[in-house]
Amino acid sequence: MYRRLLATAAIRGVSTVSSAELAESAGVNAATLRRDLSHLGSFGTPGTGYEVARLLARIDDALAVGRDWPIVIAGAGNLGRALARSRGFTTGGFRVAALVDVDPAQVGSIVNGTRVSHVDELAALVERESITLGVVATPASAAGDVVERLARCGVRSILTFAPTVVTPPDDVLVHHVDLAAELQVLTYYSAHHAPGGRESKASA
Amino acid sequence: MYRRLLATAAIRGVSTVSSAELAESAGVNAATLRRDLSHLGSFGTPGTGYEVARLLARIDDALAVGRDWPIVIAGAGNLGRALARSRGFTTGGFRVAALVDVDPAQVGSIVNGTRVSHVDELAALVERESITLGVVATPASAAGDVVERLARCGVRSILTFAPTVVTPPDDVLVHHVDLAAELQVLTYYSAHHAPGGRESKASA
DNA sequence: CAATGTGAATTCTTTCACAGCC
DNA sequence: GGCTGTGAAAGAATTCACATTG
Repeated sequence: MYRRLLATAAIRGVSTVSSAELAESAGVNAATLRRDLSHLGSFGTPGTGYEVARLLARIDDALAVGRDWPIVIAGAGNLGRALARSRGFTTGGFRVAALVDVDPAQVGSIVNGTRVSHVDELAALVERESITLGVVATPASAAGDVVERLARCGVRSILTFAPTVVTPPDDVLVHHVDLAAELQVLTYYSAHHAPGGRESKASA
Repeated sequence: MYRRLLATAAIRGVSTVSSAELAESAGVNAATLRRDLSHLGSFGTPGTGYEVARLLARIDDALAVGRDWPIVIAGAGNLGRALARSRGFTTGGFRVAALVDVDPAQVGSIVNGTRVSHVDELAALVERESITLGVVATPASAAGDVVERLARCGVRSILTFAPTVVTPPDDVLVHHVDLAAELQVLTYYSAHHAPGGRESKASA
């Protein structure tokens, strides 16, 4: 979130920002923000604030943004294709290097410049493209199998959108975005707090 | 997450589950799980565990799942259309009641049974369909405006996928799913921890 | 001055450990 | 015997408040 705020500030030509200002836009306490940033080292100037470009560069460095990150998307259905075309997946170093599906009817079609391959070619693709990040956009029924296949090919970091809990091998990180759960956050607040508080999903 | 695990257990015909078992599959401590569930009241039987169906019903009740939740999706691009067709958005009481876009070329097309309307019809649609939940799947540039429009129409809970930080009116809850940030979680771990730990995004 | 970085205080969360119950 | 629900302990995170610095 800080990264996105700083990027926006940079675009607007702001060169310096104080912890109070950033914290205000982020919706957090200023002391919390300063402590968060202190984990990256000391980058602020007392009396002035933080230099936007420098802080942004430091965050990008910590997140390893800017390095080339080839991705494989498993599942070329609606969601898989939408992700392959989405902004978040095609900027900031991310690059959809491969798309796989089980359905032979999908194989061969081109999505945003990338050809859909059969899932059996996964190992070869991962090898050839040096892929380390996997995205699962399959139905729930296929997710477990796909995660296992990815792990066997050496993909150690996986983002899944499949509506099911997957139990990954021990050395694989699986991060789950659950669309239904995200909506349930809203229904919970709608039903209870008849909302009053502000919010905004953080992400360091 | 607990909800999803319980639903899966129910489908498999499991009728009773202990906190240790559930905690194991969820990847959390058993005491944590018991305290989490205790917020919903006392539903376990000492010596036996939790009755799956009863606990699931209680969670659904707390989240107000099962009630009818008509949704409007703003933005009928790749992501908006994929969401309109996705499982998470069309099950568990959620129902895509309206789809709007600024682009006249999109207006009139049918996505998964719902007609795309022009964004100017938003107020009428929200009124007619009794919509309380909004989903933003527009480019970053349009997100702020759309959130404001939704708020003006009386939509108080909004889930946004737009790659930008939006500052909502005070009585509106905006929940943000940031695809780039989700990927950055993975790159961070890839670059640093050369991963070892397990994970799984919680959602209560 | 104005605003950082951080000890110290506070508040919240997680975990232990066990009395009570089935 | 086996497992829940929860006081009490341990551990984290947040926030205050201020000495320090450009």
